[in-house]
Amino acid sequence: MPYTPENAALRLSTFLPFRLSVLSNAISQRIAELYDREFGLSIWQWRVMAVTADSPGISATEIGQRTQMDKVAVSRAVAGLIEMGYLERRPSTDDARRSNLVLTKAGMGIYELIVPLALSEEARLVSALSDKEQAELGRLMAKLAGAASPERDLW
Amino acid sequence: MPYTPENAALRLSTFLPFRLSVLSNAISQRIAELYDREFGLSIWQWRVMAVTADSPGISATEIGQRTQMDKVAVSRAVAGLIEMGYLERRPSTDDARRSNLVLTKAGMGIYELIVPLALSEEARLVSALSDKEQAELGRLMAKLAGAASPERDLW
DNA sequence: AAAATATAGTTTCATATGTAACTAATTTGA
DNA sequence: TCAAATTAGTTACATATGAAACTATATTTT
Repeated sequence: MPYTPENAALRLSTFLPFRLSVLSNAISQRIAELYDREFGLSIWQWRVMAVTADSPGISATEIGQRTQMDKVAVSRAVAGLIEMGYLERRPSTDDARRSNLVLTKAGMGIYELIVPLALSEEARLVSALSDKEQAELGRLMAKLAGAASPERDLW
Repeated sequence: MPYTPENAALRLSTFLPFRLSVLSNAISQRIAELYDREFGLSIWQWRVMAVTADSPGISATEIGQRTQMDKVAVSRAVAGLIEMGYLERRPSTDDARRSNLVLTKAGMGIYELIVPLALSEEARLVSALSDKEQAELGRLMAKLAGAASPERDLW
């Protein structure tokens, strides 16, 4: 069968990977504006900050695992946060290669400012869905995540 | 209330923008391997190819609208595809600023090789979901897209 | 207890990407 | 009808990113 547009059979606008990517980027960009414009943080710095707030003393490697960032990205985000005075590196007593990372007082301060903004933007987004739909979406995403990355947990 | 990890109230792993981003990247990367490793195409080049196959004679600007790529990205992807011999630029008769873009024979050839691979990978992914769940996912994503970008259609 | 191997994290270098400035053609509107 | 504004697309520049090499420490193997 010769190729014609009619039998292309792949319309980008119905192709799941494309739709997911565009949707995800639209949402991420919207949220990224919150902490970029207001606080000068990159999305990576924000992620590092979030997991460090959640687990004070965490190592760079652990941060990478929880945020799905590679170690170079973590290293750079951490360096930036330290330079901005939001993060502190404490040498680990039991392993001199690691550091224990903690937010500084200033870091906690802006973290606490960002959290409600981020959560309310998330709430605004998902308010387009009913509670049941939100739960369903989470469930479907988890199933997809399993299919997309059987080898490792995504979240 | 002083800050403690307990009242952080934002766990990245349950934060929708983060989950979507990680899921989308995992899926995109998996698919990107198909056309990168086998055919040396970037994700942007693949998108340009897909919409051009679907709409021969399309302009760069239209490609940008359909793929959500900015004009610089389109320009670069087009330049790459032309250099590889997969795309041809035809001057538009009615507007000398535009070109009409079409896949070359070689371009159609590899496009037709990629489509079934991409579709079968998509099928593999969504086979984790029932038909009903697939439909539901599409519906929920469309709702989210509306909330995330009320000003423009994402797909 | 060395020597070999592995791990934590950083630096380097090459490439990708986004913003702004630019060129050329077209449209608007006084 | 011609000057101003818009649009299509490219180029230049500055920044972001990823892969590989590297440093320093820890662990494993013999």
